[in-house]
Amino acid sequence: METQCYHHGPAYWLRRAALAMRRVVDAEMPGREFSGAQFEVLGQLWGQPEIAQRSLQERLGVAAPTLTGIIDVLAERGLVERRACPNDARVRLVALTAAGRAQRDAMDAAIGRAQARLFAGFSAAEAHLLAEWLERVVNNAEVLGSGACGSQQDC
Amino acid sequence: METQCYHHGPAYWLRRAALAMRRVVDAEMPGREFSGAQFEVLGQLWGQPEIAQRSLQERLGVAAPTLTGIIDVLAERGLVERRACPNDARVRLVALTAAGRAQRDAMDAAIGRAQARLFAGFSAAEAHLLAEWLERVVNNAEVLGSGACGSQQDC
DNA sequence: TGGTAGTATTTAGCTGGCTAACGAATAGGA
DNA sequence: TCCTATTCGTTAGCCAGCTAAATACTACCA
Repeated sequence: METQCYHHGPAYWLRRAALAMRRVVDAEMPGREFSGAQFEVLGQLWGQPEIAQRSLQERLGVAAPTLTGIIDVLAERGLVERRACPNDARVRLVALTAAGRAQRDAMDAAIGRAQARLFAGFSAAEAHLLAEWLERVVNNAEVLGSGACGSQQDC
Repeated sequence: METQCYHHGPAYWLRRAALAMRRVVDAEMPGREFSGAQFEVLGQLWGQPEIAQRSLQERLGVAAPTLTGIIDVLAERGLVERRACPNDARVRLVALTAAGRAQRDAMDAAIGRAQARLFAGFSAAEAHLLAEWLERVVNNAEVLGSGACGSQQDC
């Protein structure tokens, strides 16, 4: 693949699409209260009351200092809180506050609007295949990395 | 599409794939000298000696202040320089320096390795379709935005 | 000619991504 | 028991994305 190809190949459009998605998600959030990364954290907590930061990291695919920063922001806004883990003093558990739980409906609606807009014109089968291909890209990138959604126990 | 779906749908994997690509591109650059965004700017300049920042912005799909920052870094490292535009004093043209031109082969090799790794297992037809779909996502996101690769004159 | 609207870029300040290096705690072997 | 290695999280500091606002210039209309 030549250099000229790059600028209209999958890598170019992958970068452009991710930037575009970030803008759409931001735009659909009422009052710009949450960004994509913050939504990911809160979304994980809807399915599980307490999660260790290490586990959140793997599910989101980000480095530890990145997650520290996101949780700092969410904690300052009163949406989540950090708790000590009774079994392992190194671990800090993240949990929703009442204020965080109260945001669920608004965020679900916003993310629904964003997805409907981004993937307009895709059939269900196409959207499914697109997700599979992108997952393959993620797997190709992680040579020896432990895949996401690995450990479920969390302290 | 329910909330539970999000975490394994195309939006989730698009975000993960873009993060993974960023890490792979960074890792393949010898000495971590350039990042994806910097490569994009230099790559555009290989095909055209001088480009207005406004035009670069559209081709990269980023906001004006973002491009200002990237060019600041590249200029500090002596790889590009800003020039005045003789026809319009508002416009600043960006051009490669000799040092910037000298990096071309190393960067082409690095980006080639990164692409080969990320899209391993994709047939040419699949890679092409993936690029088309991601381009569709970008177009869906830009409601009234002027598409990329628009004006070619550049002062 | 002059005033207003529009365009190109920068600055300031935020979030979010990374690596490197550090502190604290656990695990495990000699 | 201790010593070493490992793991979890944070801090510091960088680059990259954004919005809002400022600056400087151009364009255009009356």
